[in-house]
Amino acid sequence: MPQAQPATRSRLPRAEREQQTLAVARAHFAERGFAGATMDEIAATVGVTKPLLYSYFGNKERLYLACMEPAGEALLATVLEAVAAADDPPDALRRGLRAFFEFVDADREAWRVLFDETLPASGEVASRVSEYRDRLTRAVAESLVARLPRGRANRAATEVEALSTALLGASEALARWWLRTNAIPADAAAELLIDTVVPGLRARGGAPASTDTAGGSS
Amino acid sequence: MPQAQPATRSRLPRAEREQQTLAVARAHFAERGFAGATMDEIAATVGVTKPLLYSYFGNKERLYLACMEPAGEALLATVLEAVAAADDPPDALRRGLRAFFEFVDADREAWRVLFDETLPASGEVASRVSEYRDRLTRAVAESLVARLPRGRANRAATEVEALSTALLGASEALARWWLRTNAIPADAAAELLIDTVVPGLRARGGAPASTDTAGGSS
Amino acid sequence: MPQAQPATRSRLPRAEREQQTLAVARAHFAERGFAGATMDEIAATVGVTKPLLYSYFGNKERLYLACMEPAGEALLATVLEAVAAADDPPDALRRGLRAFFEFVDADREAWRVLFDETLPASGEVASRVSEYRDRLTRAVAESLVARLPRGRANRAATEVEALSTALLGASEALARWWLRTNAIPADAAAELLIDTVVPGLRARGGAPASTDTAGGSS
Amino acid sequence: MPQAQPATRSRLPRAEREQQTLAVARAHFAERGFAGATMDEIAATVGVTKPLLYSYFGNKERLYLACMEPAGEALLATVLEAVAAADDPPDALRRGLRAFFEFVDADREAWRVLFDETLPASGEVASRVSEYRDRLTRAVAESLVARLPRGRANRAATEVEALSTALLGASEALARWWLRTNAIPADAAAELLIDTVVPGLRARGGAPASTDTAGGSS
DNA sequence: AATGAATGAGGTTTCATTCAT
DNA sequence: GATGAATGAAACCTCATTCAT
Repeated sequence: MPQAQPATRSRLPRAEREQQTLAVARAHFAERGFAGATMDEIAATVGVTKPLLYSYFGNKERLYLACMEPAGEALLATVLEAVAAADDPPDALRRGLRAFFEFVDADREAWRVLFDETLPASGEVASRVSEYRDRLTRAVAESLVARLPRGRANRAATEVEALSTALLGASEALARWWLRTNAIPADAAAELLIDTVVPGLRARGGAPASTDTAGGSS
Repeated sequence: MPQAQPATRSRLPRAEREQQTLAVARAHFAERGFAGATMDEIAATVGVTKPLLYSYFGNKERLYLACMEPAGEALLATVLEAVAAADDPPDALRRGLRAFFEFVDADREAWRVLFDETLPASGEVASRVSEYRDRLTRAVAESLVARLPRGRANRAATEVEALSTALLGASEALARWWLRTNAIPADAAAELLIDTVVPGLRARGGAPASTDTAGGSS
Repeated sequence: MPQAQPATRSRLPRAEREQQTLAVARAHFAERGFAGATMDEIAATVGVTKPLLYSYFGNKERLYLACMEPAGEALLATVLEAVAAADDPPDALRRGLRAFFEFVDADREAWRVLFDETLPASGEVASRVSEYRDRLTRAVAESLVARLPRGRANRAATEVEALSTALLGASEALARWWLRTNAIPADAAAELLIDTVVPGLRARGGAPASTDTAGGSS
Repeated sequence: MPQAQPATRSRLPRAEREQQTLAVARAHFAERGFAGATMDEIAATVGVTKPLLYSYFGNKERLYLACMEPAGEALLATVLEAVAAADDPPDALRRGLRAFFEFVDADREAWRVLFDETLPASGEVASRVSEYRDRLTRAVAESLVARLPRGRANRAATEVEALSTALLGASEALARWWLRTNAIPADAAAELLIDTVVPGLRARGGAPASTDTAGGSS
């Protein structure tokens, strides 16, 4: 349950109060989803009044965005960094997937906010969230594309997007499953996915020949 | 928006009215999700008043179930049949995935209702829907497990569940993406996913030896 | 719970079907009170359609009246008979109270319908019910008044009504209590009440000197 | 109808608005009973909108409880005080009954709310109300029991409960009747009841030896 | 900079009752 | 004489949002 600390109350500098509010709101959105969270409860938990929430963040959607955007940036940064750090090209995907799972493992709240399943289907929230998801997809795509034989790039553009989407979908489902069951550790989840897709990607000519799985698994 | 046909109006036999209502409700649930759909709007679109809806279906959840259950049965039947029809064992997974994508292609509404992301987190709806999702996961799992070398079956139980979940997640994401973009035909989506995972699964010793590479790996 | 017999169904002569319906309705009114009973459930239990209920009885209130009136008549008749049968004057009250408790004991449903606490506060039902209650009160009053010294009749009229009301209230409360707890048999309840009030009534000059309690209880 | 005063309107301090609302709600509950009163009408009479009612009181049941509980406490306190003040033991019952009738006389609304006949049969309201009624019954019972010859206490426990119930029922009926007719003053009603039951109780060995017949019976 | 008070609009559900066949 | 189909009206309750201080 979202933390019920009534907060130190009153007369904090605005920046601090904003931070505090965001933390509480994030917890609520993560716990109940966008649709299930209520401004009333968030305000009460922070220990401020609703008008203050509105004066700070405008409305529920913008409050959600203020929670979601840092999470999106962080996840993106984590994944991009991981991919970029792959001075050994073939393992960019592996590093990316690992980074994704580690992120989810380390900050489940952020991930839950980001992959909220109760968002409004249209409007600013919808578009901003798909922006992040698209950028993530593109990041995955790039880690695939970079390794595609040059000549095929065009023909493959659509396929790459499809594959990236599928990969992200698999990661998301896996993440959700493991959050529910705690059946395997984060890195095992990452390895599992990697082992499963890397050979196929390599066979299609677009995947990294990962350094240590060069000989297959058995 | 779901079709606004005011319907033939007034005094239909119950079976007909029920069918009509289910069609309208399905469209609304698919379009706006369970949470976003309202009984008011559904009733108005059918051209009846809310009490009739309640007299026929009891409540919103049961109306949703009446829309979702046939869809669940149909998807499951499609996939199970496809898997069963694989007299040549190795391509059960391939046939299963193809069937899944063809189903979604043929009845996008059904799929959207079934994979609604705005369902209540608990209650009858939640349990009935996860029942179908679990059965699907199990169907996928069995098409993997059947091909695992006997001795490893135990050790692999958890991994198989994880893989099935990931596979289903990938399919779902892919389906959603393609519903949005219409970028590639259903069977291309199926082939893409199959080509990507089959080699990895084979390498792990749990994948079908695809028909065209009869030798397998171990 | 009201009996769930779906009835022999269809094509009974009207009189019979009416009787059957009344029995079911009485059970429902007794079980759930006027407010809690629904025409839907009554119709379903009888095995007829609602329009038939309406064609037979007009509306819910009239259906209730059709249940309640025989019960009222029966209780009244029972009590009046008992009082009248008191050829030995002093025990009219005793016989009346005993009759009341025996009636409640023998036909709890009738009593519950008659003393329903969820009736509408005004309208035909309200007035018809108070008619019966008034007649009951008057019956009790007469069993008191008959024994009043002639000269005091006028002055005492109001007091007699008050006493009758109180006596009826005590009886009702006692009846309800014993229906709930089953703590003592009907005639013990009657005796208890009689023993408690008779001496006081006699002292006021308006009570029967009951034949067998002439010497007090101990 | 409950008073239709549109109130001073708008922007009252909460405490005041709450008081005002309670007064209005009490009047409505007294007038129409719990079941008959509607939140809509109460809100309209207060001159606010329903959400305010809900924000202040939570729901209809809690609003009712907020009306009923002070009434229950007050009645109980009145009766208990009266009984306790009886330094001359025998007249505890007499004082208790008098206090009861005076209370009902002074605050008919409170009494009507407390003895509402349209309450839901189960739930918090039901249990809270029966709590008060039980405590009242017990108060009456104690004022009887305290005077029972020691040796008979056990044997009489059930009878005492029955008698208390009957007494309370008589009081309630008498109260209701006199509220309707205004035929006699409160203390006359009390005296009437007292005169009627005290001799009988004394005869049974369980009644107060009234002050003016100090000798008692056994 | 902040708040207590208040609301508009809409949601699900229930029930007595009637129309048209 | 009986029914299946349908409704009007209203109940309780919730939530994002704003006014007036």
